[in-house]
Amino acid sequence: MNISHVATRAGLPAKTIRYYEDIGLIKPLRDSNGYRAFRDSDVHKLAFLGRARALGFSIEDCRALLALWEDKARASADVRAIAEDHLKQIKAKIADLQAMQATLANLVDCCAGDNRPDCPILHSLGAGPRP
Amino acid sequence: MNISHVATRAGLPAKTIRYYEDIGLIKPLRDSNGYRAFRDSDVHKLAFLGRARALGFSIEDCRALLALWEDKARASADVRAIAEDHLKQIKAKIADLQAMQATLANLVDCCAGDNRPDCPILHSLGAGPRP
DNA sequence: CCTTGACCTTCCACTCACTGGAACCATCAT
DNA sequence: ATGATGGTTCCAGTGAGTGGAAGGTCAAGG
Repeated sequence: MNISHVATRAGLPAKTIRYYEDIGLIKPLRDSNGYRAFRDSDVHKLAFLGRARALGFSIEDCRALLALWEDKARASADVRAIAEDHLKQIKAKIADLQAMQATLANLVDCCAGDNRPDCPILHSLGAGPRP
Repeated sequence: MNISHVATRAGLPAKTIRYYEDIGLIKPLRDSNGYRAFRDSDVHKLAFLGRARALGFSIEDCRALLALWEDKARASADVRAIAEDHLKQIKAKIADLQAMQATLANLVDCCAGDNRPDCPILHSLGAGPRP
């Protein structure tokens, strides 16, 4: 299977697939002409990676998850630990963003948004507290 | 005023301050020995930048906001437009993260987390849908 | 006067996960 | 033979800094 076919099937850009080979996440075979020859197992791995990345896992997390996926003697606790840790980081990031959102929404609401120069947004950035 | 003093007053690392000069956000003077000589106005700008960055504005947004801050004939609508756009992006990112959070929390809840290999997290990554 | 230590300077490399583009080879239809 | 459409490699850039090396400057202490 050639790379653009795999790209379609796995839902990843060809560039990304080459990159994943570069960093050792997949190891497709090679045809005699130098083209990558993907097996079904490669496509499955790529689809796995696509889903894991879509859930926000880092590449290194993906590498670990892929290894656990391949390891039939894994302990589900190891998988869960990775997922829980990632979930914690997602929650933290959401909290950060919500704080920004609250502050910003407040400032935007207070700004007239006309052609006069007075602006509570700039006023706050110029003198407000830094959370 | 030397850089480490400014770093303390503005709440930014010295490295970051040098970087901000590099990309043209501030233009401190120079002493005869080559040291940066910061005026109060530089410190105010840096504090402004620190607050804007803490609200998640990109460097380019910060550049625009700083220019508006300096421009006494600005229209507050211009400021508000930048802030509203940024707010929209924050909201989008929160929504993305919340979707991930929901999926992940669900998977984590379903995973036994013991030393058996069965794992709904891996199962979902291996075959689940990609949102 | 000399040294020590704390500053300051520049510059280069690295982060993360790709993405764009150039230059070049392979295959197939016309 | 030519053109279109694949594929390949490698280099450079993204955002917003951060780490570190190599070297200049300054004030205090011996």
